[in-house]
Amino acid sequence: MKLTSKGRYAVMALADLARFNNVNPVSLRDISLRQGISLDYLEQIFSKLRKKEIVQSIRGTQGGYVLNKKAKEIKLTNIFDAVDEKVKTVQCKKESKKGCNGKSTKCLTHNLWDELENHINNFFEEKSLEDLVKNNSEKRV
Amino acid sequence: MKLTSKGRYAVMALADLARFNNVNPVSLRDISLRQGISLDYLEQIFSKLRKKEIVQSIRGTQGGYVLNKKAKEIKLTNIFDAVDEKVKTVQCKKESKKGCNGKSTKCLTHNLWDELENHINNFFEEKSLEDLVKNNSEKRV
DNA sequence: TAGATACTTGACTATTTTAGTCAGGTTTAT
DNA sequence: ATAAACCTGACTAAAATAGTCAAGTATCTA
Repeated sequence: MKLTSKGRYAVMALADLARFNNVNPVSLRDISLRQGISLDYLEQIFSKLRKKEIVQSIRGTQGGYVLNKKAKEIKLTNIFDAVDEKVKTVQCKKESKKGCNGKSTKCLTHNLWDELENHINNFFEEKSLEDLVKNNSEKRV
Repeated sequence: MKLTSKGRYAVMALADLARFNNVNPVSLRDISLRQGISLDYLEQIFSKLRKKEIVQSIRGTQGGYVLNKKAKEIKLTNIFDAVDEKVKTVQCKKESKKGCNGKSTKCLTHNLWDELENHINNFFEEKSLEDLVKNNSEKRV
């Protein structure tokens, strides 16, 4: 299973974007300053987010990024997927000698990892960017 | 977050042990063969499991390992804990300049990681070794 | 009591992944 | 023009991972 800085940064940056995404695009430089994430690293991340059409870029002076969908429609799953964070707990290749073959006790745990994956994925599928921003401003009251 | 081979192997090996844990202790050699896990690596893992009193060792010929508790009482949390697999999604140090300070937008995501951790931990706390073995033999019918 | 089996411990290491950096662009508003 | 900002690919130091290796110790069985 993976869930590292890249995925976290992506979520943080997008939450920031969702928040300041009024009229003008938000520059990575601003996000970098506010979130304390390296600009170069952000560029890598946003390149992936753009390819998956989660954000849209606007080049040139006063340029930046805007969300490509409503915050409500951007689920965390989509974000992790875009930056190659995968919730993968086990690989159980049918062909491999070391994999499970349906007979061995290996499969005792096979179902477990499946369940776990679903459990985690469900969590991410339910959560949208909007939830993050909303939840936080409520607490702020 | 971490969830790597070590944790998986620990669970696989213990599931195997739970299954073959009738009267005689189970040798790591047997587990190694059945599960396709390096014997040396298993030894590392079982050393940790023993220190946390999840298993008990019996030395000498015909020796091996036995569960130290009932399978029902061994939760996956205990296992991961023993082998240093930790579900840790984010570190947000109050002091650090890069950490969240309660004012910045960084905390937009802070709660999220907390929730996620709980979500995953709950899963592990509910599952016991018995569940694994039981679940599997049911499917076998 | 010899020998085999199996646990015990600690050090070592190749490989992979992570978390970036760096350099050199291109685009566009002003 | 020029500065702001996006864009891309190559590179790399450090950490984590997944083991291996070596040298034991304990205990059962013949």
